[in-house]
Amino acid sequence: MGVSKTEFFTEEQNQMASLFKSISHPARIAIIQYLLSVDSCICGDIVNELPLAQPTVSQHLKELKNANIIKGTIEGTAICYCLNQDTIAVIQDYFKGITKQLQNKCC
Amino acid sequence: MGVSKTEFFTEEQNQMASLFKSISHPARIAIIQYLLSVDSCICGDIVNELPLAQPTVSQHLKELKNANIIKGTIEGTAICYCLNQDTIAVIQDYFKGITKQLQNKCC
DNA sequence: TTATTATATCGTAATATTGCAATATAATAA
DNA sequence: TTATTATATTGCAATATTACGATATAATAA
Repeated sequence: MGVSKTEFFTEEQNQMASLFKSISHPARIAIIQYLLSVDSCICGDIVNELPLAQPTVSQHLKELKNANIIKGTIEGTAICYCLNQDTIAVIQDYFKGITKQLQNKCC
Repeated sequence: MGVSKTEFFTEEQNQMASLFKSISHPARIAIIQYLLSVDSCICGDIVNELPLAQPTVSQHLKELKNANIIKGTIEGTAICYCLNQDTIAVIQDYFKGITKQLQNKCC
């Protein structure tokens, strides 16, 4: 149906799935990489860095913000975006846990 | 349009995005967690562990296989699934790189 | 051979995502 | 005040995803 049966899964399973969904698009990966490539937070010009129209970029930024992957603070006319280290850490910890559990496996 | 403009992004950006897409559904997170929770590879009974019909589970397993998140080997009538440590490592390395780049940031 | 069991594929309906033109909003500049 | 500039929102078309009943396939059991 296109509807995920979220109610049948745990809170953690739904949270991790939606976190991964937020970074499951090349434009959003590109935004993350661009934020990493510059010295500090970026005010403006993310739109010019991507091969997409302004409303589309705005939409992708909104999704990254909703997932707490990036933080945005208003700087006059522009908005200053940067990565949210806490959320990156959440993902990393999740995979650390997986790797730890995998150590005793046969495969 | 619902079509990602993949041709405008790098190979790596598209690859990482599709890797994250493969784990962006709670059922697929649940499959990963179930594979981790048992001692070894699992032959059969993944269907019984999930609140979804057999064709739906089969479809999710296929997506995880296509993304190389899991490996499946035929064991008589059943199929034996386990996680692919190499792909888990790819994701972990990606976030290690991000964390490293983040160390010199202001936010 | 005919069950039985496990998994895959097909077809399709419901819903979600992507992308963008048009427009709105919000802050500052002239 | 009226620009200008930066970002957000709306509305919609094209496409993708999710879920599952029906059916197919493939291996073994009786």
